[in-house]
Amino acid sequence: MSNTDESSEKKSKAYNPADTETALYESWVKAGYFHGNPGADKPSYSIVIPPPNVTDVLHLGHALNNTIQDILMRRHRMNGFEAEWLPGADHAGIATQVIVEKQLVKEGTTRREIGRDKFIERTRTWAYRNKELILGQLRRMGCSCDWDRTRFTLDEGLSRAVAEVFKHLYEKGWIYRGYRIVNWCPSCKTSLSDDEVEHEDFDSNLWYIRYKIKGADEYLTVATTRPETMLGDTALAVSPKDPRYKKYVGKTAILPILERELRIVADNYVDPMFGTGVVKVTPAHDPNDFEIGKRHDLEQINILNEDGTLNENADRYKGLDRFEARKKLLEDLTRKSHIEKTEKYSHAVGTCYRCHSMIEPYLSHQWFVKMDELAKPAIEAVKSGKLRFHPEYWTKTYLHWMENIRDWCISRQLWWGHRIPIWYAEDGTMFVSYYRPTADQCKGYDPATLVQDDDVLDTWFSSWLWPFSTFGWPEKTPELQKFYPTKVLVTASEIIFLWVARMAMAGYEFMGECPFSDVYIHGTVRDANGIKMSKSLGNGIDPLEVIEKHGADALRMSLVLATPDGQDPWLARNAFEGGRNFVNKLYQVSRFVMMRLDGRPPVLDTIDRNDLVIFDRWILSRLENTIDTVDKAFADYRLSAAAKTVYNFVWDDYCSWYIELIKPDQPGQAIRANSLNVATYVLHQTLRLLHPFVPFVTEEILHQLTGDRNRTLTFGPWPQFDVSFRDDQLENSLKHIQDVVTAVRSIRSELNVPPGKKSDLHIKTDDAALATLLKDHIEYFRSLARVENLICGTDVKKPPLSASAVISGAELYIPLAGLIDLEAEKARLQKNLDELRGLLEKVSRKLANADFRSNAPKDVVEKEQAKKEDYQQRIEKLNRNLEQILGW
RNA sequence: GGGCAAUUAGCUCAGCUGGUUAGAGCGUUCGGUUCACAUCCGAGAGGUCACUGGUUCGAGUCCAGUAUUGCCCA
Repeated sequence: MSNTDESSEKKSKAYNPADTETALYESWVKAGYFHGNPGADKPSYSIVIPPPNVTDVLHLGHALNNTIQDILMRRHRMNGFEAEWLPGADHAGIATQVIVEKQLVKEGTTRREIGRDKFIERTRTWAYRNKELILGQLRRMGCSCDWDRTRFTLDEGLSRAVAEVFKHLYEKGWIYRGYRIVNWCPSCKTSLSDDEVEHEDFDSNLWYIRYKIKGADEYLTVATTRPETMLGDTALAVSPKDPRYKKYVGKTAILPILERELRIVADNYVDPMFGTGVVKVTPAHDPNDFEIGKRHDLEQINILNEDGTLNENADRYKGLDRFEARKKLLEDLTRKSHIEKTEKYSHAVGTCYRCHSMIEPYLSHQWFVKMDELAKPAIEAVKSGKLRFHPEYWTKTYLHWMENIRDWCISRQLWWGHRIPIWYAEDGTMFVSYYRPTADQCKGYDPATLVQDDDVLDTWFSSWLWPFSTFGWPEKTPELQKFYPTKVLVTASEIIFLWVARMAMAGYEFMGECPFSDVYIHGTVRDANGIKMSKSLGNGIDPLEVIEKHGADALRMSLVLATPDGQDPWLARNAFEGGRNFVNKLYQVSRFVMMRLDGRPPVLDTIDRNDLVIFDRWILSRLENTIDTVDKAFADYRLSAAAKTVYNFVWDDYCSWYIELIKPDQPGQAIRANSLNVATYVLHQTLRLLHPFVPFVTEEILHQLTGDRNRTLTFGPWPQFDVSFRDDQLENSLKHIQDVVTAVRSIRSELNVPPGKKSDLHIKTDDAALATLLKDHIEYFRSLARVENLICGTDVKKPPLSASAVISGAELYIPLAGLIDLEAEKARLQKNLDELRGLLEKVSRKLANADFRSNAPKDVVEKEQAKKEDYQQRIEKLNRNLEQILGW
């Protein structure tokens, strides 16, 4: 109210989000609006946030992800649900540890130097600080999270849940320790699960290397992309079906340089078509070779250290990095003429999803989860439709992965994470326990001598429990009872395997129920050139920067408007102006309504149906259509469509037409009382429809409108579709009025009639109903079309020197003596005529087709026929008008 | 190599179960100090709906193939 002082002019009239957003948000949180009550009678609608990594602040992808969730939450909260949106963050084991280790290196120390406890303490401090930054960003975006239930994957409760799950699966025999080939990141110095490995194409070579046959003057040539691994070769293999090499099977080959003796074996794995048909077998450094090795009982020779340098088994190459070793080895092979040839070859190489180093297949002791049984109910859930993906096509991706699932390597050689709850006795006996086992738990052993496994668990091993561990599992809490299962999981496609599928499995195994019924997959935010936004590329846009510049509502609305359902949105910096402009538009029209109310109490929830003019009934009909369309879009998770629907309703129907139509002819005149009521009512309903998208400005307008800062849109009610207001015939009638206005504006503009100059309008129509309609509302054309005097009837004649337009059922004449540019008018009419002739030809051709007449539904044929007649009439009239001009 | 998706105006995208004069926003051109809004208002220009076949009375929409792009898996 303070700046209604009109003398403080020059101040921008634009909406300033900075004035309102923070205070509104704080008031909502303080009022406890976002806190879900497990004891409530209302049906539950719950979502758990995909916990962001603590490694970095949120980018636009997160902004999109959380905006979508907030829209769903807010709409359901308005629609009578007990809404619970549980926020939190993820400790991101590898990524976080890598960052902190780098900091230590900069400081001239290492994690081993400072020790495990100190390292974890330091990492915790850093992670918690980031976590607060991240949660603060969510608040700035307006996310209606239940902050009382904020969780972190390393919280005590969640850690207990992880240990409990480990124990359960271990005792069931579904978690086991194995000596197997895993994906090893020499830079992070840890194993990775298959899903954490990304494949990138590299241009490399295929080296053909000669292996001498022992005791014969013969060679076998092997083609390999990884020559350095030959230092770990223990065999050569050929296909048993390959006649070329049959005679060599069982013989011995000599490994070049190291001169190790290698068996030559026959194995079905070998593809005779690839390379030479002979492969080197390195059981310790290739998962397929590992399998071959098992089949033929081959020795496993590990040639690598954890950091990717070669170990003593590599003989003279010991100590070299794997890439240097390759170079050196190739030189030596060349010198000794072991290289037959080299071919250019492009192939996919596994890289670490955290640091992008090349992954080494590496033989080591790791923990695995047996997945096939776990996957079964989660597969069934999707097949039976209990779990649905939006868009639906992701179902295939999910099923394909699930049906080919492999065991999950869950141990990581890190310190930051949930330590594996396994304790070893000196003789290797294992006990599973979160804490050091008691004497009771490890009968026959002294607890003090037990040593806990050094490794931690994969971060996803805690994330997959997120939908229930966050609500207190394994305790049977009221929260768990009320809010599990959740309704929908909102995420991008990247983590369907890493996370979504695993959550489904854990949900069934530990809760007996799928953790959500719907999975909403949204696109990945890209920059204006289609490049995925990322910090390292520097093409990211900081959501806070957008909020500071345009406001959180603008950010949210822009994101939703710009996001094609399921596709990747491309966002340039100016993409946010659209949302900002819309928010301002809504604010401005609200200001208009409030100015006209001039302090009178607004009519918000009811309307007097007995006192409506045509425009009132029209906007009410449009409103109901909008509500209906929005509801349907929401039902299909088509949020962008829902947003666009309301956007168009506000801008076009409400602002451009309705408000303009009810504005009185003369300045200063009052708006018809009940129309102003309707305008207020419709505005209020619109605020409700928009609240999930733009919570701040809608709430602010409600406060200003009512003068009551304690009111809130938070709990709705959500507008209910009322079919009794819907009137298609009326909407059609109004279309005629709009056509007249548009036609007049068009004439005036194209003939360069000065905007200040008013003109007369003569309307000739043979349609009595149309004539009445236009006559009855003739005064509305004055302001909308800058019209002075109006004549409308069946016997209207074309005045001399007038411009004309033909619309369905009527002819419009604008006398323009002294103003008209004959050439321009001629060109204008000719253009219209050409357009109509094209249309007529199309429809005539259709109707001339006997098959069409006999096969198409009757109403379609009738429609086409009506179109044809309409075009013909309009062409005839246009022709007449054109002839008159030519005759002048 | 297999799978999925995309291809509609200069750009970013709508176009649901086949029948609309193929739409919107941005950009662009012209004109605007109309008392809510220049973050605005009015009018215009701009599209052989990637290509080739097919189904059909009728295809931007369905089917098959081709091309290009992107993603996922191997």
